[in-house]
Amino acid sequence: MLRTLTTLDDTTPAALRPVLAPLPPLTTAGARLLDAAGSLFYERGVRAVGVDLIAETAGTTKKTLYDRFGSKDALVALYLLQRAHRWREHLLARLGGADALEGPAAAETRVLLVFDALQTWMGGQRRGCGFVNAYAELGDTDHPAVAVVRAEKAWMRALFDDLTGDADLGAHVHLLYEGTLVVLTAGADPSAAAQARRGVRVALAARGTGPA
Amino acid sequence: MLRTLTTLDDTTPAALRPVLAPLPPLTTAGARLLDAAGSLFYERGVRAVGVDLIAETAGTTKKTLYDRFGSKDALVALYLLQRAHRWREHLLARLGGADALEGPAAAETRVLLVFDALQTWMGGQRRGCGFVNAYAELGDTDHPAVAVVRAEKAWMRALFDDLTGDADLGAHVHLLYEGTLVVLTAGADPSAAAQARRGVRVALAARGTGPA
DNA sequence: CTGCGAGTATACCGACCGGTATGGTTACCT
DNA sequence: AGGTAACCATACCGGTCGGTATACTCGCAG
Repeated sequence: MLRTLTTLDDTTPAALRPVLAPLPPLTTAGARLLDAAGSLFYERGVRAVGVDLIAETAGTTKKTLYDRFGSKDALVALYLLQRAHRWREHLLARLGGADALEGPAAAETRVLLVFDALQTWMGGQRRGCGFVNAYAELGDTDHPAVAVVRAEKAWMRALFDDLTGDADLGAHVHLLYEGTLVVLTAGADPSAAAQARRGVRVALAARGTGPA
Repeated sequence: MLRTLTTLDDTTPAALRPVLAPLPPLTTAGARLLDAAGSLFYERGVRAVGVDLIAETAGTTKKTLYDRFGSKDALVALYLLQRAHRWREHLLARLGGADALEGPAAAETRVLLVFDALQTWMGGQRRGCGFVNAYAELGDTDHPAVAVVRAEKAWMRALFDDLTGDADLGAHVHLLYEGTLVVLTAGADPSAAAQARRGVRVALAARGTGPA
């Protein structure tokens, strides 16, 4: 179990599962622009932030922005890709020590570690899931950022399948995970994280004892 | 049980639970404007739709729009309020017949009816939860629409508490409900609804048998 | 008959949008 | 020495944004 995603020396066929595209190399001004865009896009929304503001915040010019990224759409997609990589690293760092755990209780421990990572990740960030927010603005379009959103959600679902070792359990916990972010932010209910933990324990305790 | 929210002759203290503000009366052109705004805002997002397009779609003018609603922000808030009322009516209509059911299986039946209503409601609508989408664009601001989002989420949570008769169960099911909408749309996973049903059965089957 | 609320039509405002053009300055590589 | 990639500065483009102003028509209630 747990052979995938958490280690770099992965020996399983990686082609079978969702993988995040790698981040392209960036010049110094390019990195400054992407960082500025990341903060502004997440904090205010993708449509609400203009390229002029991004360039000014990064201490550079629109010319450089378009030389590096070609379009605002491409910059938005790259913002989400960078965010996915950062969340992935944050998550796997906190999950790394749980690799050796086995047995029925190990799945619960590992899944709850994801919710721990979510809380530390969200500490200070008040706008919820950047991927859900971006999708809310873009919808089911051919915008290049939508593919990144889909990839991140598929990655999280595959992670939960791995951690629980069961597709139904993985789906259940994934729904709890996505629901938590919504209820925390749009619902403004700080108890959501604790309720999600309770839900995870219920779901995993019912392994094999649930309805046919 | 289930004394509230599903009937109009409610005898319980309504002040104790979240209530949606009533819709103000509308003139004929006002109603046309609100309907046009509703379709456009939901389909394309709040920021992406300009007041010119709304007025033109409604077959009237910007002057009338501002005479009736005062500002775009107020129109956005009213759009969400109208949507909340419509979803509430759609939901309660499908839930009405379950009032008489009692016993441990009744809670499961009633909750699953909510997920049935969600599927029929979402049939044809491809943009997920309009409240989550609006909040994604507006964030935790003083925009008048944010209060409507909060009210709708609180209302759904209270409904699940009622249907299950238990705050922890209500929270669990509410997380599954919000997660379903996210995974269906941003995740583009059509199996989310079926997985949510499975999750509801697991959660309710564990009533009283879960961890302390 | 008069006043008024509702609606239509059109023109206008400053600000901002994504994107482009021109031109010049470094620093490094061959 | 020459080329080139990266960068900064500034001005400009057509279009759209939310919101306002002016002027007119209609139906109805006093």
